[in-house]
This record gives sequence, structure tokens and C-alpha cells, in this order.
Amino acid sequence: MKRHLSPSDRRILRTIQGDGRIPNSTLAGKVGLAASPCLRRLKALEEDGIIQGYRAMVDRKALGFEVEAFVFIKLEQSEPGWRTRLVERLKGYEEVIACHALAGEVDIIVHAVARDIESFGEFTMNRLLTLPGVADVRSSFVLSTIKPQSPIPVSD
Amino acid sequence: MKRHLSPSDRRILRTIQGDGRIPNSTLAGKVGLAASPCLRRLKALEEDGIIQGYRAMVDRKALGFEVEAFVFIKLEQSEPGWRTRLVERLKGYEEVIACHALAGEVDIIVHAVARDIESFGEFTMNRLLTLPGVADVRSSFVLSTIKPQSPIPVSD
DNA sequence: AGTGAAATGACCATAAT
DNA sequence: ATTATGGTCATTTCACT
Repeated sequence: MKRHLSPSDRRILRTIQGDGRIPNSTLAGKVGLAASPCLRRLKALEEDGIIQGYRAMVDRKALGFEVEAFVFIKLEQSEPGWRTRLVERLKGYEEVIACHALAGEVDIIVHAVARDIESFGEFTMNRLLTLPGVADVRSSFVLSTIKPQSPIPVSD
Repeated sequence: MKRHLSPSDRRILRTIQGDGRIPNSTLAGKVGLAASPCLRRLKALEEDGIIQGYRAMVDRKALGFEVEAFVFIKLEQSEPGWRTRLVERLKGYEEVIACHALAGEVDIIVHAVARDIESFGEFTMNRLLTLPGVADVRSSFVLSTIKPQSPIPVSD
């Protein structure tokens, strides 16, 4: 199950997390391989699900999303079916740019964007707080990004 | 300052957030442009900082990071200089895969990974709690990812 | 290593301002 | 006229066998 990662694989993963659009030939140069084996390894890493995909990181403000926030949700104890439906709903909201179930005080953390404070209010009031099984919703606006989404470290 | 986004730009942004490594020619086809103007637009979007970069999304577990957590930090009132040093330190930790300053109860949220619970403990105890200006540190482990890092919505 | 595909840059066309 | 849009073609570079 747990695939062994060669030193080349690790160098590929390190490099491609930093520049997901680097041409294979350039990547090959950086990791010290010829183009052909480098491409084979890259494809294998994708195939094995170790590389899950590639995304362009886009400035939310350029797309008109002035507000970014984290929403902390506490759940009531409730029938398991509700939980599933809640999760499906959360996944469906386009404002939700990431969402995790947590251990501890807070049950669910939602990373969200909104065009402005008003539409964020509409989102939390009408579309989060009204979800069945939700006991409490607290929001904190992002004031600044100290460190943007960053690579997972890759040891040698 | 605020660049106008053409319908083509929006289609490019929508597509490339979903597949950051799509070949330009394919991208051009999807957005209904010839390759050359498509590439010009893509480069301009990068140049203008609207596209901030490209990353491969890598499975943290494949790299040996069994633990993912959010850490909530409260600060003491303190001299402004401390704040700057704190932020620099946070940025420097490789365990920190994202970090934001928040408005509200919690001052800073840290998204972190660790190889195991022990090393996560070492990280919070020795490298977070000891930072000057930190009043309180609380951690919640990620139990499951409900929605992984997702695109910013792009309206037409 | 070779072949077909893709990236890239120079240049042209059209339309709206 | 100028700006913004997109297309065509020729050349280099790349992906993949």
C-alpha cells in the first residue's frame, strides 16, 4: 500500500509543489534526471494519488471576494443521517474553499470567502446556522495572511 | 489598479484553478480561444499577480505526515516589535502549511502538519508556546477533510 | 533518438472607445 | 488614434514513443 519514494520522487515532489506548471524537461534538470524517466515518475506519482492534482493559486480579491473568514461550527448530538446531509451541504457551498472535521471544542472548521460583509452575513445566517444539527456558529475574519498555502515539507 | 477581467480571463481562471497543469493548447480549446491569445492572457494574469502561482497538491500522508491540525493562538498585549518577530518565526516553521491573523477571540490560526502526535507535541510545546508574546495555544486535530482546498468561484 | 504536438513570438485584423 | 480583443503563421521547444 505505502509506496516507497525514491530520492528522485522526493525531489520531484519538492519542486512541483513550488511550481506546479514547470515543464517536465526543466523539472528533469532540477532533479537530476533525464526527461523521460522524470516524466514516468511524475505520471506514477499522479497515478498513485500521491500528487492529487494541480491548482493555480488565484488572488481572491481580484475575483471580487473582499472577505475571507474561518467559521467554527459546533454540532448538537443528532442522528447520523443529519451529519451526512450537513457535510454534503457544506461541500456544495461555493463560498466554502476548504472544510475539515476537528477533534475538540469545535466540530467543524470552514474556510470561506465572500464578496462583502453583508453577503458573508447572509451566508452564515441563512445557510450555515439553519443547517440541521448545528448548535453554534462563530466566525473570525482574516485580517492578514501571515503564511499562504505552502508546500508539505519533503525530507531527503 | 483594479484590472478588468474579460470573459476569457474568467474562463481561464475557472479552468486553471481546477487543473493547474493543463496544456495551454487544451486550455485555449476549453475557453474558446486560439493558443496564442490564450497564452498571452495567462501570462498577463500571472504578471498582474492575479494568478499567484501553481502548486501540485500532495498527499501529506504519502510524505509521512500522519497528523494535521489547526492551532489557535492568543497573544498578550505586547510591544509591536515582538509581533513582527513572532510572524517571522511562524513563517519559518516548515510544519506550518498556512497561517492567518484573525479578528476575534483567537488572534492567529495556524494550519500545521506533523509526522506523529509526539512531534506535534514537540512543535506546539517547544516552538509555539515559547514564542514571545504568546498567551495561549490550543490545538485541534483534523479528523477528516470534508472539502479539500477548492477553487475561488469565478462568476461570468 | 525521432516525430508529432505544443509553446512562443512576430505580425495582422477587427471593433469599440 | 488608441486600446482591447483575437487570429495566423513560423520557429523553437517539448512530450512521448
